[in-house]
Amino acid sequence: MRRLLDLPLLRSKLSNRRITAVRRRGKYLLLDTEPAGSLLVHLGMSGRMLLAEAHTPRLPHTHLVLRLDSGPELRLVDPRRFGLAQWLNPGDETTDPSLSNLGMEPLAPDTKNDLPPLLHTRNSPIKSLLLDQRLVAGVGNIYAVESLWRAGIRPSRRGARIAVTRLDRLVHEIQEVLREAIEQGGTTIRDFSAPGGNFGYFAVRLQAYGRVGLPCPRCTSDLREGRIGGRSTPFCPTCQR
DNA sequence: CCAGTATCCTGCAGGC
DNA sequence: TGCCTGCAGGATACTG
Repeated sequence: MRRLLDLPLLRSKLSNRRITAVRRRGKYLLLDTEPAGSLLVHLGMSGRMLLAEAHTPRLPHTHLVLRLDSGPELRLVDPRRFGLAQWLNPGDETTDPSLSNLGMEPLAPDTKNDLPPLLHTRNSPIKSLLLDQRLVAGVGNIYAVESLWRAGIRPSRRGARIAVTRLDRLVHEIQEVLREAIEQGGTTIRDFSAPGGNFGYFAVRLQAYGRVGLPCPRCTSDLREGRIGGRSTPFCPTCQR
């Protein structure tokens, strides 16, 4: 993990603390404790947090195990080690660069009003803007691809070249996609799972992501593979403009 | 300011 | 069957 594994530090900070709240900011998880402090976690591409009975076998690449007085263990598993687990002292939250630079929450009430004009001020491809966590925090590759498909916007189109009414629509679609995906328990492509080990079922609703070469569900043109910011970017050449 | 690429790391699918 | 290559849900540090 990028910054996991100051294991001795984590051990000394987490021992004999009570987890009082679990929060999320963008793609980061915060486990607040008493005495005050927080465990900051990012799952990267392949990370999972699992709640498991202590006697059950641990998966390979289990990097961190918290033994809870309530019984089970909270395990952090991350084969690719792109994730993060870091101790935050009180106050670090406002100074830590990975947290303090995060943009607005996609589902926050103001986002509907604030995000479209912000996107309209930028000249980068709209998809790069959606993935820029400093603008809006929490949209990843799958949901960026799906939202753009739903909104009928080509991922390579620059933010400033998209009418604000279309950006309104895009932000609406982002919110819909996220709400639906959360409702379905997320999107399991290969190794994502919920804390109980359950898979997410949004994958069956994907209409563009992972469907290059298949017909567009809206207009039947074949979906094409684009590449933006080094990331796989399927789109429909006909109905995404 | 912006775009593109490399980098961290492991697992898996596909081609030969 | 086995080896090799490229690609994967992310973030950041570079270069030009």
